[in-house]
Amino acid sequence: MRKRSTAQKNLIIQALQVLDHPTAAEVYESVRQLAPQISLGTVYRNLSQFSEDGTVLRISLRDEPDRFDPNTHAHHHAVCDECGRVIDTDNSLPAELIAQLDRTVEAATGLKVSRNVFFFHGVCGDCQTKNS
Amino acid sequence: MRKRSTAQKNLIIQALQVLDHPTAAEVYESVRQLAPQISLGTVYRNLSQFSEDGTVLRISLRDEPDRFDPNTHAHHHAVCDECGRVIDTDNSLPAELIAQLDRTVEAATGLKVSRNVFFFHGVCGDCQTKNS
DNA sequence: TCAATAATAGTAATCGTAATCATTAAGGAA
DNA sequence: TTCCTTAATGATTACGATTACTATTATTGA
Repeated sequence: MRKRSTAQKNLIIQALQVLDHPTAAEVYESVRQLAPQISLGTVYRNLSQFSEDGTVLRISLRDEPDRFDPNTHAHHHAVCDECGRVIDTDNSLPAELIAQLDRTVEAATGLKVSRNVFFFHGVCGDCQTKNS
Repeated sequence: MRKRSTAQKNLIIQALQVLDHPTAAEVYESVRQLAPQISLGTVYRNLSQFSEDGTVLRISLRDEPDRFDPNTHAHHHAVCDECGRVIDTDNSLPAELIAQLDRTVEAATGLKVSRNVFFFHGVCGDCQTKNS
């Protein structure tokens, strides 16, 4: 036997689906309401494993804790620099464009590209209206 | 008076130009050979200020210390997942393609894009030959 | 030359995350 | 069902990168 299913894992997966790009601490707080004895280490351990086996996507942004995204489709993220919100780009990015970028990078750097990590920083719609 | 020039700042700038995408610790080690009394805190403080005023670019990658790039032109980075090396894409990426991606993201998410942070992960040329 | 204060060196503190380890509990076999 | 192996947990400690603090030093305009 390799991987065991536990109540904690299930609760973490559920929390990921309810919350919006949560941090490990946010997952912990959420799960704690249903399972008060859960350890923060357990949350970190499982989130790390999930991101290793591809169950979730780990989002690392400068100067803030990692966020986790249960959307496993290839997609990228828009980041609001004012409120910090992370928005999925879903599959809205034309794959041909990205493939073209990859080829350009490969030609320029000699690196064989296997994975793209794109962040589009700016101001989200909510913050735009809030500012005006 | 606002900003004073110091020997430490000059040495840090010099180190950035000699080293290849160094971390703060690498800059510290390098500068220490010429100015053994310099403090790691001074290196961090100045690198942070440089990246704030646009003198250098700060590169944040998951699970490893930040790197600093004196290349202030708009450019992106290729990252070798085997040896960790970071390679500038310089201005080789077609600006029109990126503008097109930005517009797509803006339409899909409502976020007004002001800055792109792209990482192209893969295996660099050196590691490819090393593997074969 | 001097005075005001920005910058430094040295060090302690912070914070997100990983590691450790004794205990608990999946889950396959008998 | 019961038992056994061992994966997973909870609790805690450790760690590494970075920032904050503070007394001292040194830059620079007057």
